[in-house]
Amino acid sequence: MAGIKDVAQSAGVSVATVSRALSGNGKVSAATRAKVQRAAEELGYVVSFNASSLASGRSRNIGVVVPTVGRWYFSTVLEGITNGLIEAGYDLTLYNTGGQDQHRRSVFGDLLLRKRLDAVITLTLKLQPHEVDQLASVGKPVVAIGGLIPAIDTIRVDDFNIASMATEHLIALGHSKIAYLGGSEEFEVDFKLASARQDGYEYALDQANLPVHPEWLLSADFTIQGGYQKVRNVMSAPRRQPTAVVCASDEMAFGAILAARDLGLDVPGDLSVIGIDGHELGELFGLTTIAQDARGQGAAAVRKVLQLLGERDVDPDPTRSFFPTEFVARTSTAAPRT
Amino acid sequence: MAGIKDVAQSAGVSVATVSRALSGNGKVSAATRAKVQRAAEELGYVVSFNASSLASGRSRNIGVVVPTVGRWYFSTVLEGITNGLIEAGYDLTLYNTGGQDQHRRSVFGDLLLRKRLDAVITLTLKLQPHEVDQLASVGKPVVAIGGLIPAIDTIRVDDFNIASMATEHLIALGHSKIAYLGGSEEFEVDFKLASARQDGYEYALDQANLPVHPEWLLSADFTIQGGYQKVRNVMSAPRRQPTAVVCASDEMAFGAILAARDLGLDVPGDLSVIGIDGHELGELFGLTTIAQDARGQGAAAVRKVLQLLGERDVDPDPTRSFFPTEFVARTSTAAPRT
DNA sequence: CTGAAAGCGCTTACAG
DNA sequence: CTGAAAGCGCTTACAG
Repeated sequence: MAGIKDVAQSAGVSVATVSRALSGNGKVSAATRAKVQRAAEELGYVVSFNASSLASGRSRNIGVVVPTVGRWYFSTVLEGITNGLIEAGYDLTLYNTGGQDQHRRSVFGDLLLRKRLDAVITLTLKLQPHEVDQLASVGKPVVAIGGLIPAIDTIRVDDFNIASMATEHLIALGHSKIAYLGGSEEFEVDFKLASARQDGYEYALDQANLPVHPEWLLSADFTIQGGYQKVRNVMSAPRRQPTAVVCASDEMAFGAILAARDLGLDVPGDLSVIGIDGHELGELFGLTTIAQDARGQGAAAVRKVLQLLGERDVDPDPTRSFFPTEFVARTSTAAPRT
Repeated sequence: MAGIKDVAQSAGVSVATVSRALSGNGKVSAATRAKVQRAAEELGYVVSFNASSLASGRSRNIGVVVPTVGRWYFSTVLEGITNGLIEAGYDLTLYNTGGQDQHRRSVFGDLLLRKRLDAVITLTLKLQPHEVDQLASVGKPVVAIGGLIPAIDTIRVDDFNIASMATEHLIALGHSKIAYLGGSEEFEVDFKLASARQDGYEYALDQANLPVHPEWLLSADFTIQGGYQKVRNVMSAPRRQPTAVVCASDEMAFGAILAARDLGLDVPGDLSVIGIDGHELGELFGLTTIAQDARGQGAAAVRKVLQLLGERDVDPDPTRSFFPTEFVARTSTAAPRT
């Protein structure tokens, strides 16, 4: 429990010098610095974040707001964020709204505002205007991942293009009966992600003069279970069975594959399945997908935040509108049976 | 950016009274309190955590150390923790070591010690003695989930019994060739979890006078992919194929089921599979398992911590050595083919 | 129940 | 390069 005074006394200098020597701010002679460091080490001195933050106005602490940590995309992005932040020596304060309005309100109305955060990263949250205002009123930098809010830096993939590309892939293989499995309304925590992807799907169909069949517009909660259920239903229907399905997440695509199997259908023979994500399980399932680097998005958000905070030593990300994705061809898609 | 002085002035009282009225500490007349609250509301005043923490020595902030957030158990426990903490109005500082020694060192050697935390919750980390010392030296309460460290409060399930129960279930069905799929050495971030479960398995075999075959002692990284690979290997072997497998996690059990399917084997006809966890996907796979309430464990850890911090209004958990688990019978286990 | 004042442990102009 | 001192925005004995 040694304090800065103890170190100062032990090193024979003033507390001001200890502060400067240890923080790296201000000029200190090499000899003094060494002396101070040795003293600090011996006493097991660790700076008090609270005192330091109060005096300096900087907390070295980033708030991260997520709707859940239980889905692949969220936990993977979070891994990227934690990794980046720990390397930069920053703390991470996690706010998990868990889809509960009440929690969300206390996060935005209270927790985020208590001046202990240097910046905030939000994960696919569709911020309400008043929430944006609340954040702005604190004057802290905000970086969003997975959406687009006016006046807020955003890391995101091109949902529209990804979905149209996935759809075009199936069309190019000869499919004309293509279903779409997107996110359900109640799970739309994000910024129009669901609709942007669905728009891309419909656009691709339209370009190929293919009609959009309402009964092929499916939606679930982005989980394997959800995808399983919906695809099982549509493939069990007496008529109008699609020969292919575009899934808005890999996990739903896994569910689709499992459902097809349970119905005795062959993938891709009876049903082609394409996902979006780049989930590690994709290889095992032979899933064709459009991979996004979720971990990389988390890392990019951290770099962005550090940059906004004026940290040196941060490789500035090339300013680009969209985070890159990659088409990964595997065995879950093929030409339809004739 | 209104401060406590602004509120005091606006309400016509001293800052001391504002502090007492808003924090609930100390006596304030109802009328004064109302006046202060109104003024605070109008000015949009939010207390500065840093100043408050520095002055009071309490941070309302709990550190949570996890080895990863990418596995079912960890993300689920974390959901339970975030939920409990947000309801109690506490912040959560997340430290994800990510299995990297370097990160782990900076967490224990530095971040955890900076006096901004009221307590620490660790998730299945096998603490080194010097790490326990480091934590103890800060004098903050520590609650562990998923292990047993001397002198530290721990929430955990009875790994030995769970595994022996799972094994006994298979033996009772008539199996004698039972494999065990546990965690690999390099993934042993936890407190002997892997070995406790393996011990339980071996104990059950022993009780039934069944030998332990080394080639049936498998290990993977707790993922679906890992389980798939190992089970596929053992079931493809020219001889000594087991008729059942006890998996130390549900995710590995899903991998086992997928592997069996890919080999054209019937589950449970050719291979009975039992898991441990209670993963949401279990129902879809028809997985027999021993369910643990991971979310509940997170919630229990929060209650424990709050209790140690002397929060009133916390239902004290009944002191019990083990967190309860539940046997869930589904369709992945049956008598072996004769 | 309320206020004046010390103090929490740092950081940072300011002066030298 | 270094030090004395003010100040960050609260909380809490102490006194009344």
